[in-house]
Amino acid sequence: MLNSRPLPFDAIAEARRQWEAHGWPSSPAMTAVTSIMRAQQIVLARVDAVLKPLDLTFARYEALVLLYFSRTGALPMGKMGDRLMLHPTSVTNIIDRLEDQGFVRRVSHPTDRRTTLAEITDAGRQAVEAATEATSAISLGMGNLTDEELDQITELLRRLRLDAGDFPDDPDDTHDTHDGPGG
Amino acid sequence: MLNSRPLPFDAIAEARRQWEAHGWPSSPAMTAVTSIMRAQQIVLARVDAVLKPLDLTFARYEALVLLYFSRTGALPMGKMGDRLMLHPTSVTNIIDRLEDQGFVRRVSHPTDRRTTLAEITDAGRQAVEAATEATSAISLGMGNLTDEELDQITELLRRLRLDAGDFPDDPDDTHDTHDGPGG
DNA sequence: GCAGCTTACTCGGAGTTCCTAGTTTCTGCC
DNA sequence: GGCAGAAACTAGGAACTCCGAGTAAGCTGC
Repeated sequence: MLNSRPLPFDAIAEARRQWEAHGWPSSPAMTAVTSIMRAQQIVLARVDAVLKPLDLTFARYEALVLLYFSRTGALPMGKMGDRLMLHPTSVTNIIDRLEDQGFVRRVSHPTDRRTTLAEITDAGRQAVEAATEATSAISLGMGNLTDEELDQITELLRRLRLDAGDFPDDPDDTHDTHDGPGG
Repeated sequence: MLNSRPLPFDAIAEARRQWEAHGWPSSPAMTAVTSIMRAQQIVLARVDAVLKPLDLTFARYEALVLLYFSRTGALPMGKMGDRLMLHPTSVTNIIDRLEDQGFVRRVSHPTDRRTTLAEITDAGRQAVEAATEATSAISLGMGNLTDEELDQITELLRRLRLDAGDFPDDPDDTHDTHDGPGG
């Protein structure tokens, strides 16, 4: 299970108490960071658990969804890394596995011979649909939080991602002129 | 760096658009989950970057802090796993490395011969202090978020951790009767 | 047209996490 | 006292992540 031996108290709140008792700085940041780490661990474990019967992990599912949504069902691996915020070697790793499973096919780029396209197969599309059903059934592991609370989390973390340079800060950009999301 | 090739748009917002355009359910949960995943990745990369010169990672730093705060400077490895929410084998791995580095020492338990205590060394204490200074200097990677925003994140994720069974839901528990946090 | 730089992907290795399985030791029950 | 079950740690292996380095191919400038 996720929590074989639960504690009788909140370890993160207790860490904050200790932190402040020692006069250490940045305790709100420390507490937020450990909360994010733990939340990621909880959610990932829950999602991976329901995906396990389908022979998928969250990482591979995300890659597969990206291809599923793309216009032609195929994307350059480098572009996938950009969209998924993954290192090129991680994409290679994931596509290796998905290809072994028959969910994806490597195709050479028609004009740029450096580039390899990853193309989703019919089996891959079926897997995405089954996986989406499975993960949605558990609200992707987010438990009983309301849609409002979920959107608050998204908005707060959006500021962190903005600060990290994940996307430009142009408030009223309609994306009309971008090369763009449609891949 | 963290983001070698930034996108001209917000990949997570775009994913949500696609998700909803396809009529898929749980889009607030999906968006929150991917935001949490990305936030964890950003923060971990930033913290690990400033800890690298000290030959530490966030995982090892957390373990070291736990020992630093403990009354006797030593804890059973199983108890460390409970507090850090880590699998026993992960604790073994971390203590192996910290011991190789001389930041921790394995000590046998005085009465229970199954148990191994991890004890922080003087070098370990110095490393914790240097690492705390380094991580605090970058607000543990949380960028320019205010203390209020950080506490909002902590509170929202606290509900997720509660739902996951990380700690009991006793609102006015003073912990007086627990075996307790003081380790 | 060719040198030099950049881009795209892959390989090998390190670090963290988990799981399954194993050994040793303690505890509880008869 | 002894046996069964539980608990504490370790070993080996899988999955994901990154980094550094290497190869192949495209692009730029002279």
